Amino acid sequence: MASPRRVGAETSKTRDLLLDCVERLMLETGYASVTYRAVAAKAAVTSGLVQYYFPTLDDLFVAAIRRRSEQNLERITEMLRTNADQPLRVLWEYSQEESTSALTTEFLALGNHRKSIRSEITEVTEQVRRLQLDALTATFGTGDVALGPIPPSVLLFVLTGIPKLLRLEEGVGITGTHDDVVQAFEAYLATAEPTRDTARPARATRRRK
Amino acid sequence: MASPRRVGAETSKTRDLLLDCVERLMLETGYASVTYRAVAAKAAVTSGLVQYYFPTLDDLFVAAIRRRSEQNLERITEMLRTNADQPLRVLWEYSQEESTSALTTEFLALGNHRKSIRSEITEVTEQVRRLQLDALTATFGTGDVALGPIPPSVLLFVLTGIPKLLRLEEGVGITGTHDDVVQAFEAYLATAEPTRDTARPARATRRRK
DNA sequence: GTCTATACGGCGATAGAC
DNA sequence: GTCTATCGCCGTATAGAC
Repeated sequence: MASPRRVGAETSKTRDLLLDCVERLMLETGYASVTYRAVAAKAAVTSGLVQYYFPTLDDLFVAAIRRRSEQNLERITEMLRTNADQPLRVLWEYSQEESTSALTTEFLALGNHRKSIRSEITEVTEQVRRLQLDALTATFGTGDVALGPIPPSVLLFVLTGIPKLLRLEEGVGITGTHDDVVQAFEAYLATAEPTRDTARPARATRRRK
Repeated sequence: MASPRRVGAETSKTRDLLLDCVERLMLETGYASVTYRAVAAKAAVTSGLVQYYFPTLDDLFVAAIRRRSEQNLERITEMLRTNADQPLRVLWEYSQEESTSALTTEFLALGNHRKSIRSEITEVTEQVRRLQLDALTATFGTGDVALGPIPPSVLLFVLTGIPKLLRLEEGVGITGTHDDVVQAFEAYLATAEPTRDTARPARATRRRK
């Protein structure tokens, strides 16, 4: 009754391919360049077909956000699980990852300008943050004594937020003091992280170029 | 010969009025809703007149950025001058101000999606940052000993960046741990700021609601 | 110098043909 | 399940009125 319109199945392989193209378009040229015609051209289909699976552009963005968020949740969960002794470093490095961070920031900016998908962004962002905060308090306890004067929620916000800012500025070509910032935070992690077993070379950590 | 097109004078009162409307539109509904027709409607003129002063939308955004940046430069310069003994608190509070912060963040997001105005954003952002960094090093020296293990450039980035992040998240309705963050930073300022004369009640500082 | 009227192609969106 | 036709809004360009 609300929408008698026909829509393609969520299990469709074509649909998944289109979402891949959406992500690539967003990373290459930003969400503003995500149009039915652009997505169609990238996937080598007609724009009408894209609209068949995603009746509105909001539907398209929401679908992209949901699919990526599920992957992100799995990823951070796995990273926190296998390195439960170094939650700070995990949060820092997870936030630095291109695949998650760039799209997350892009989605955040998108949410600021598309009212209809704000709730979607809000929900997944808070969901990830809750998960991260739980991991932090599980290690350090609810008090802040173990971290000095910094409450876990604040450390979490800064540690995951700074990479977003760095990326946002890099997007417009600002890189001036970025090396200083990264270096300082990694120096902080080297001293603040309570590494119980001192080294875990088994883990393959992605490094900045 | 490149552009024989006629353009309105920069001294025009109408032009200034249009830029006011642009800023209001950006604050109310984001840069995506800034169209010739929307600006014209807000200013109660025809859309053709808006185009007379700003031949392209990029021209309009660049003009808005330039005018606002000049005001920002004057503002931060004045704030740093009259409170040279508390540069950290000045940077923190300046970055929190609605009129500068919200538009600055909006412009930053805009620069990420409009290639043609990136250089404009980059230039003014780095100009402000240089000014702020100079004020910081003038007080603390180029070394980082006075601030503990934190270099001035890093402290500057965090102190001015966190409010941007807070605003970006507030834009999509996320406010969960924001109070914790603000409280922690103000607690830090209370202890870290080298207040030589302990109180300057003469200064009217804008406070959060 | 200021301002209006009009036209063009690209866009999101909808209804419906195959 | 796939695609076309069509609509109204957008940025842009131009010619010309005051």
